[in-house]
Amino acid sequence: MTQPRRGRSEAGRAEVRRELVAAAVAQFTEHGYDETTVDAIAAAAGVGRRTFFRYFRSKEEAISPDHTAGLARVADVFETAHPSEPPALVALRAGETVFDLYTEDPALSVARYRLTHQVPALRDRESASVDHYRRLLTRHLRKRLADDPDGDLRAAVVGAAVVAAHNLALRTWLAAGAPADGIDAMIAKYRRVADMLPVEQPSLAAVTERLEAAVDRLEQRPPA
Amino acid sequence: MTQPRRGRSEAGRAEVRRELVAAAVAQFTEHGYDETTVDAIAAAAGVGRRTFFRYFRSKEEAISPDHTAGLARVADVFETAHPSEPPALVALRAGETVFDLYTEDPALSVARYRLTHQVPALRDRESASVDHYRRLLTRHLRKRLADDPDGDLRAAVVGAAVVAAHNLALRTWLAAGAPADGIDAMIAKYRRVADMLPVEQPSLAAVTERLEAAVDRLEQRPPA
DNA sequence: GAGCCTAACGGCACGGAGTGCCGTTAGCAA
DNA sequence: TTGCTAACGGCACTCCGTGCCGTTAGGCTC
Repeated sequence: MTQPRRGRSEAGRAEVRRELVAAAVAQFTEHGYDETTVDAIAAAAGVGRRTFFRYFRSKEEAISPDHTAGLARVADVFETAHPSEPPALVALRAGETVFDLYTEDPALSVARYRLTHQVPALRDRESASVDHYRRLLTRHLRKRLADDPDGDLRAAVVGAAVVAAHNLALRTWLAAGAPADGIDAMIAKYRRVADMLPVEQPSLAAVTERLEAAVDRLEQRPPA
Repeated sequence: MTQPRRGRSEAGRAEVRRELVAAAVAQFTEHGYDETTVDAIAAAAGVGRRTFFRYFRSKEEAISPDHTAGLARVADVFETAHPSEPPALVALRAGETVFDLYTEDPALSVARYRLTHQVPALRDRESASVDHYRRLLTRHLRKRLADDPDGDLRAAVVGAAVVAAHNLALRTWLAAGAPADGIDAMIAKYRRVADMLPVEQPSLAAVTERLEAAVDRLEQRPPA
């Protein structure tokens, strides 16, 4: 693809990485995942096979996004959130910061999405990646729910629910071709999970009940 | 381990399978997962390397339980459940039928659990397996929530929550050594997720809508 | 009980993933 | 110009997973 390059700077490494990802996506899409060898990807990116494995730990990793930044952001939101903020809402905010990883390069995200959903090996790897987020959320939630007798269960449920909503919203958007004017709808859909979360005291049901009763009383008041 | 055997009956195949699983668990536990080759497992079970791959698709599969039966049971519960039963409760019942796969042979389940949680490759495979259950639940739930405007989101949340609760209860039990007198507590913990599922309560959005409508009506009426 | 049929077995060989090792080279600094 | 460092690429190796094929056990028929 290009001339032989040796001895790269940091910027050079980032460029090589992008070329490897692009080559992998192109080859997988065109010839199929199993039919594409690491040799072919490396050659298409103009580097040696050995170098490929200095950028990715495995063939699958070339296609899955780097979640280092996403996981770091999630952890950061939890560590800087005020102790009084409801844990479920912290989790919700944390999840929202991860959308950026996909909206930055929609075309690449869509290509990855399509490959991931038709190659079993990539799908399984994706499941594992998603589970890392779920575990991270659950761990932080459990810390914040330490005084709840069912805190571990609530943390597991909220963590899993937030991740599930995130993925549903994200995949719906990706399946539609990742339109720029669909990002707001994606986030709105994701936020709607808040209505389904088991919110801690005061009970949501109790609050709404009281509000509804108050409104009902107002409505039944005879007009002047 | 035994004499060379050739040409097995169906019962013979089941026995060979058990021996391979036992050999894999023993070797992985004693020498580590990466250090154990498929050759060694096959030899310990008294069969050839080629035969190993007639029983398992991969080295990892020798350690992970066969979920065929579990997935079939879940599907069966959904297909035979009465249409009027709340979807979340169907999911809850479906998940409960899967505990049997682990309580049948507690010692083996504990050995698998320990290996799975200290070998990254096995952990990732486990995540993928769990995700298959989640997807199955979500798919069936979505069908039963077709008339709910947020049915897909609710299905995703309930499915993920049920699976998360199942795994938390199961792992807690396994981590404690899978005591026979802990099975009831495991199931009780799992069932407690029902209190956190977004089905009984009206959604916050619905309540908000009603409140806003009521306020609108009040505003259009002269004060008392 | 002799012969046949089917299914499982084991060995062989091959391609490809992933890794340790090492000589080489680009880019930078003194 | 010289020396240092980090990245590169080739080589060789192990092991996983699979197609192929000859062989054999166990059951069935007559």
